[in-house]
Amino acid sequence: MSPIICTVDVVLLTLHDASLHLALLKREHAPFAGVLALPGGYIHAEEDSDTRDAALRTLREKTGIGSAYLEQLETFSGPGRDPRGWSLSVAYYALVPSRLIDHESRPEVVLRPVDQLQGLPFDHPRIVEAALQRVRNKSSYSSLPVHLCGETFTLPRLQGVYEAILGEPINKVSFRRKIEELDILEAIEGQLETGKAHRPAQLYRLKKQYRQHLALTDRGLNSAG
Amino acid sequence: MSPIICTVDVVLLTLHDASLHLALLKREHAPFAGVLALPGGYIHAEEDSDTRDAALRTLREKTGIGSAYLEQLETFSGPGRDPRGWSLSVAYYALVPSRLIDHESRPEVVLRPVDQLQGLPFDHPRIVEAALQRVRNKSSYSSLPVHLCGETFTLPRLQGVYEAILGEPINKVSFRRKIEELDILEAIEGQLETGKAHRPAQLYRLKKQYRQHLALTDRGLNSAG
DNA sequence: ACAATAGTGTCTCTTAGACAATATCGA
DNA sequence: TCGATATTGTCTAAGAGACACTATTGT
Repeated sequence: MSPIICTVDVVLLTLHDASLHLALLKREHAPFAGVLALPGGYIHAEEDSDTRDAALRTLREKTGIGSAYLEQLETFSGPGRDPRGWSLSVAYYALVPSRLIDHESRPEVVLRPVDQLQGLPFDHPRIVEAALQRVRNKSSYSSLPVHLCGETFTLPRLQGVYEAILGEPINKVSFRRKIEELDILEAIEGQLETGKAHRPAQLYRLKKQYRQHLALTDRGLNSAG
Repeated sequence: MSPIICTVDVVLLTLHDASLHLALLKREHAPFAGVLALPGGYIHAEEDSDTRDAALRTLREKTGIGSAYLEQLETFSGPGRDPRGWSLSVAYYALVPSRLIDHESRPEVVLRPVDQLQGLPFDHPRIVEAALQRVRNKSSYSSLPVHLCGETFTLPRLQGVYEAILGEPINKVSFRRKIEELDILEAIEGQLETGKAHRPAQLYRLKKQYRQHLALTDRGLNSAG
């Protein structure tokens, strides 16, 4: 029997121009050589300690990103999804602040708005759809979107991120109450976002225990919310 | 490079004596021959149309169950979880009414209360833990537990199922309001559960569009709730 | 009639959203 | 001072849970 083709694929999401974007790469080899696709690759049993590790390696090698919020999404499989044969892909999704994507050293990484995707190969449309659904759903009750912001951010900015993901405006008071209740942010003493012609906003950051993105598991975050 | 060992494992849950039980089987072959373990097996690329299909086949072959609510849980992997080498297991969880487990023809299927598990091989404890967490979490906002009941059931009975899963009593009025709002059940005209020395309860069943268990996807159910 | 549980009406308390008042910056 | 947005206070409406009342069976 022919072996099963084992791969990982990463749905890398970031915020660009206040809207959610997906990172894509031109495939170097057949099948679909030259076509924009999700960053992905074979699992390397010799070097990867598990599929999460394979996803992290893929992210690092293909996009240069060494730090991101990463969570397993779902495993897709079957004889038809890859013309090379019966394949299985463990899909992950990653959230990163856009400034971590280095367009200078990685010009091959292309950002596309998530609502204007077409021509994706394999079953990548389905994978992306699943990731968006998960991210939107989870954003509605957790602090997931903070991982799209940088180290520090203001509450109005964070609210904008939530709104970009959920696609609808959020009540300001409710939003602040919810964030307060999640209890994962801390105000940075005396740090205000100045420079605008209006009252400056307080800068916040993730509390230390939620900060090491790479170590964060699904539970790690949720247990806080 | 040695190929990756690709398997599926199924966390089969049912209700027995008003508490959640897990179905286990004695392993026939090494490693861990003779030890109680999750029903599982290799993915058969020649006959399985995807991992879900492999899980269904496993369920059928090993436990005789042909109909169940089945949902992908998570994929577990790494060099250490199976002594035979780098392995990857796509875990599913299944919910079935207990009367579908045929103890006559399948005496080898053993039921164990989920809170009294020990000695499980491989990383099965972790898989079971993940399944329980998922089932409990999902039960708190969806109609998932109906799949542990038979075709027809009363609301007090269904409430008991929720309570068994969540491990805490539920407010009767709130429960009924929530079920009503989910809008997935229908009363069976004139059918009451009689025989008890008190007012008989109305019998309900899942509405038709939610009834085909095998065809149900994750979305199928949730979009209703 | 009585015990027991099903099913329903209603009150209160908590929480989410609307609205609006106050605060603080650059121009 | 003015315009703009941040931040906070408060009112109101919707939803969850507590409580208690009515309904219907077998004994």
